Amino acid sequence: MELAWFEDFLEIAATRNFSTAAASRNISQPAFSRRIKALEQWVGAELIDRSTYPVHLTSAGNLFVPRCQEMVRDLYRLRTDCRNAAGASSRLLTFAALHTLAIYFFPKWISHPEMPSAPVRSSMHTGDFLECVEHLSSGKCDFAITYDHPDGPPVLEGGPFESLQIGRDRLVLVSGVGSTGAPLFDVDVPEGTRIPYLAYSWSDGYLGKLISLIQSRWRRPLNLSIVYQSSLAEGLKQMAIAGQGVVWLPQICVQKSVAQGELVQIGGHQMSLEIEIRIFRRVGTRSRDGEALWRYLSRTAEQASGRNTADPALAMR
Amino acid sequence: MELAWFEDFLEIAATRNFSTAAASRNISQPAFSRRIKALEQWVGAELIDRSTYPVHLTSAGNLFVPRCQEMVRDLYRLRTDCRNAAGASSRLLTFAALHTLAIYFFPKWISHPEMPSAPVRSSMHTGDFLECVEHLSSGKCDFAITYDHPDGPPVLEGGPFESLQIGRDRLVLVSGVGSTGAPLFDVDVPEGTRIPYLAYSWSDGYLGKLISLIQSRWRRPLNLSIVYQSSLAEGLKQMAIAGQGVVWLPQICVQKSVAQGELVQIGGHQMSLEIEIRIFRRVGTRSRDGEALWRYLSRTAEQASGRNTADPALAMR
DNA sequence: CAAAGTTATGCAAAATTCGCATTGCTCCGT
DNA sequence: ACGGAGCAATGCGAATTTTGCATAACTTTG
Repeated sequence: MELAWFEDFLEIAATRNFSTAAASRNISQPAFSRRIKALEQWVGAELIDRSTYPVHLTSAGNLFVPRCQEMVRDLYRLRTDCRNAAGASSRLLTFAALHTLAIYFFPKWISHPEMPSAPVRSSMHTGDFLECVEHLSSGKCDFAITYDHPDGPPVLEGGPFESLQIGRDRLVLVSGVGSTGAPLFDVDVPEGTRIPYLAYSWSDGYLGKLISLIQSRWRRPLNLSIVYQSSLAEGLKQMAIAGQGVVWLPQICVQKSVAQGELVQIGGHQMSLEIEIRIFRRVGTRSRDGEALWRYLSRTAEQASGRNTADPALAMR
Repeated sequence: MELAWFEDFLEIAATRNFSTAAASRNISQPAFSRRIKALEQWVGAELIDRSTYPVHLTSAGNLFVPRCQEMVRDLYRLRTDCRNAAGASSRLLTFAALHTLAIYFFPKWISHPEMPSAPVRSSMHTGDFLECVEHLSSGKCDFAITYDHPDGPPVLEGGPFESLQIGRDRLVLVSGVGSTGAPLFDVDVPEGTRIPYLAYSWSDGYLGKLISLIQSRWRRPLNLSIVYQSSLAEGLKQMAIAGQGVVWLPQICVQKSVAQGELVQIGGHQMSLEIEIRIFRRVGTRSRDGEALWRYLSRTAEQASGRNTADPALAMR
């Protein structure tokens, strides 16, 4: 029996529609259907009567709802109480990361059960690339997690930092779609055609440099006309969905929207760039939990051919 | 988060030993270790302090124990209440099965999430082969689940029954082990050597016939001296573990004991026989839930080349 | 009456969990 | 003091579970 099934059930109890409830729970309708059935198998009684339209709860189901709500509440309260009880005894590890990585990468990464037991508490500052660098340099955080590329500006490599690769991603060019599912904009257009462009802020010069690399590989110059600028990838994505232009975004950020037909990748592989996800820390920093995390990451990074740079010769600006 | 993790934790809290707790929970120590770590990840706090020997609970762990006990109790109470609430509305399906199948096969089989939602209530009568046959014939149960073999006596095939294959097993010959792990008895011995034999009861003549088939394939007659008789496979197994003799037992019943070194298979493949697990019902019986189950089993049995016999011409004795 | 919406199922792929083998360590018995 | 036993964690491949896609069978809606 899983907590997720209880939460699934509360959703179907509220919506009385499997498809709607599934969407709310961010899983497909068939998977949702199976989960509810699995819950009913565990309970040993039907909770949902499917012979009506929409479905309704059985008498067992009606009994189940309030008790289920109470149990879910109690579970999370117990978890919070335990965290608070442990709070004084475990060290906080602090991170800075790009928004995208904070939203889409970090939660799954930090929750991996093979992670060392510590850290179990973490704090996250999100910002653009320069903010992450500044936080790390000035000691405001223990680790910074950013994108990186061997051909990118060696902003962090030149400083007293060391890094490990902990994942990979890909910058892809996407466009919103019309009612027929075709992209609103494309790059395979006559030379000089104006293409509305959703750009990263000037402070995200790092990504700007990478994007320039991609553009320079295209068969001819593009007339990209900046119509919006932000350092929030999520905001840029929503603008693209709204049909405002094209944007380079990390795949991790758009793969769901692409799968759901809200966005479409354009320009193919040539208009994309594989990038690394790297974790940085200042050379010399030592904390027990930080060391445990670093040691674990060093072992797993050996499989990902991570660079481990420790060159203190050049101080950062 | 899974209920199993809560139960795991209560076990480690009681024993303070991962290996012992794992054994009690019927999983391996590494799997147990990972589960506890997964629970701690979900909680977001260490519950076990591993720096002491034996381990002890952290302050969060001490807080967790009573609340965890209460939640597990509430979960099972909720399940029971729902079953009772549903009881009046769902039809009971009754089964008769051999002890072995009732213990080792039926719980996992009936709990398969792909099963139709009904039946969610079942009643089980366990007995030897003849008792199962009698229950089915006289209408005391809806279904009988037994072993079968094409070369076995066609006890049920001759009656107004139909059947489907729902699984397979193997009769294997096992012996207890000595302190060195070697079998106490073997069949590859000089002719005439007396071998203590743990036999099925006379009423389990069906299995006796199958076992005779196996024996007839051995390269020479064996001097099997019956020292114990029972229709309870589990009892025969315990007698073998205790070193009282050899016994043919279904693999499903002994595979764990063999893996744990309490028993050892002897005589190899030649001294074993693959058998089918079949479900029987009387031809013509109809109940909504029974039909749903049968329809589902018919579909899945198509992959297992199940025989479906429906010959009412010959009444059973 | 056709189209849309609904839930369930088959199937293959993806993800998770498992057990085995082993490591690195601590404890215990001699 | 030392060797063996016991302990918990980890790497790895296998086994199992869960998932999403495609689709079926059905009901509802326009």
